[in-house]
Amino acid sequence: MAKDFTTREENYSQWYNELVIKAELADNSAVRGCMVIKPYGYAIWEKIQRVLDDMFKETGHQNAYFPLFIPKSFFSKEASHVEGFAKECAVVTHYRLKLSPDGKGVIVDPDAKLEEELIVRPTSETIIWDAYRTWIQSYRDLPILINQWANVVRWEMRTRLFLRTTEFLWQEGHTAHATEAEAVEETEKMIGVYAEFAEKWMAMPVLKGIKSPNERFAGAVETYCIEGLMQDGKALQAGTSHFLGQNFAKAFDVQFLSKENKLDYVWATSWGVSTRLMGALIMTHSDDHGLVLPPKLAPIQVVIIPIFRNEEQLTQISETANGIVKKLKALGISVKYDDRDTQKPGWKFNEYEFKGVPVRLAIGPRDLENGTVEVARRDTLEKAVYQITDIEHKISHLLESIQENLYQKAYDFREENTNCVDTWDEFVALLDGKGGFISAHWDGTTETEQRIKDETKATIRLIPINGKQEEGKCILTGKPSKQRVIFARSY
RNA sequence: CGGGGUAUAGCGCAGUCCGGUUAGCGCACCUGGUUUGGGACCAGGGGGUCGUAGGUUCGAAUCCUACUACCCCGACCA
Repeated sequence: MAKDFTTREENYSQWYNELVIKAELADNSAVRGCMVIKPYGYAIWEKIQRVLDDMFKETGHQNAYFPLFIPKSFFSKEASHVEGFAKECAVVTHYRLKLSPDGKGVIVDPDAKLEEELIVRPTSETIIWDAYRTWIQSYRDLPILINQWANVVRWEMRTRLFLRTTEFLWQEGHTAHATEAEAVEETEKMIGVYAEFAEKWMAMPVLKGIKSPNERFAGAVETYCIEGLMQDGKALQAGTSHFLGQNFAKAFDVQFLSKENKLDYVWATSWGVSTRLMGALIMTHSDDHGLVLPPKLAPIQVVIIPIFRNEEQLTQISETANGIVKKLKALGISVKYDDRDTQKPGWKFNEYEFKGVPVRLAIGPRDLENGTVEVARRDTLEKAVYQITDIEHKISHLLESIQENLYQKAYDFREENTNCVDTWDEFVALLDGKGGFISAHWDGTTETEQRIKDETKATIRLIPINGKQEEGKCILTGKPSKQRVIFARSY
């Protein structure tokens, strides 16, 4: 499966690419920048979806669906929004093909030109707010708490599997509120949901904060984000939640009558996470032996591999194995019993190890005699022999401790790679060395942020919420600063 | 989008410079047998319009042109 697998040390980005492809998560496709998500990768995404969807519903949201296409004119209604997305839009100009005159293939029918071009959505604020205009008349119609699961297209120059693809899958929440305070509360609530999901389910510690104006979403008043730290010391933005103020309501003329019978514009938020989370998941935990998945998101949590010399042995082992399968399933644990005789045990060990299955059980004749099973955990690669009595609860606990261990490991890594820095030289040295999050003072200007980016490729990942107030001097300009911000090189 | 590289069987590669029998190799695949507690072995077998489209030539994987995809570096990137 993966005999010649590049190590992280050798070439981190090659390691990542090989991992995604060889673990059968996704493949490149015939279409530039677009990937095929394979069943195993999609199964992980489905788990992510299910959990998040429950969390959204738990917090009062409903799912809906809006069109893939957006009339071009919609984009120009919100000035900074169009500016942010104009350079990466796919545009539909025609609606028909015809046989080419030379009879070889088809051409775009020039007579089928659209009156107004359609944009393939890079995000849905505009089409949704156009719809909200007709949904909202009164404060009684508010709040509107909608989420949609969709694909979007952003024509990026350079793509990487899961991390930045031309088409990607995501969810986008779009809410409408009667008051500013309520919209801000929603924005903060949802970044909290994302942080909780990242930490509890993905076992990925994240920093929570707000973006500098430079990094803010096009059209937002404030952008909240969660940022994870990958094993190569680069940050990855894993989710964003935007307070949109009244920008889109004004652009799409969405007004409502308040209790006081006053006409006012509606307050908005939008928030999203994408298949990029897959990239975050992969890069946070995986190692030189392949994928490592946190049990809570692993499509297969436990695999059972029989070790046998003949049919008779297999029959006996299967009896025991199927008993374990039943007990594990009763506890809600997803388990696969791989009794194929087309592959040898060693081959299977490597296969499931590479695919990140958290726990592997091996049962052979020796175990039948002793009433035991061999248990191997993917996170530490440790093996142990368990008595088969009450095996399902032992495994259940093991899965929990693997989940915790992965989080702790990632957390320790982040702590080791988060540094406070007060001088420019230290700042540059860290970035050129191990990287990581760097907490430093910044004078608050976009010009300074830009200069730092030009010189070091590092950007402000976030400004901590309720961060400690302290007097300091900007790392670059020496001008006064009241709070540290988090810098890093990022994906 | 700029610079560089790559494209030959499912995967990884050789052959291309210097055009000329039937395009090879490893892994994978199929059949039979022996095997099975960390990627088995032996024997036999199948699979390729050499990325796509043109061009040069008696003859093109090989030379020329265009296009497409992927990789690396840059620019870009809620």
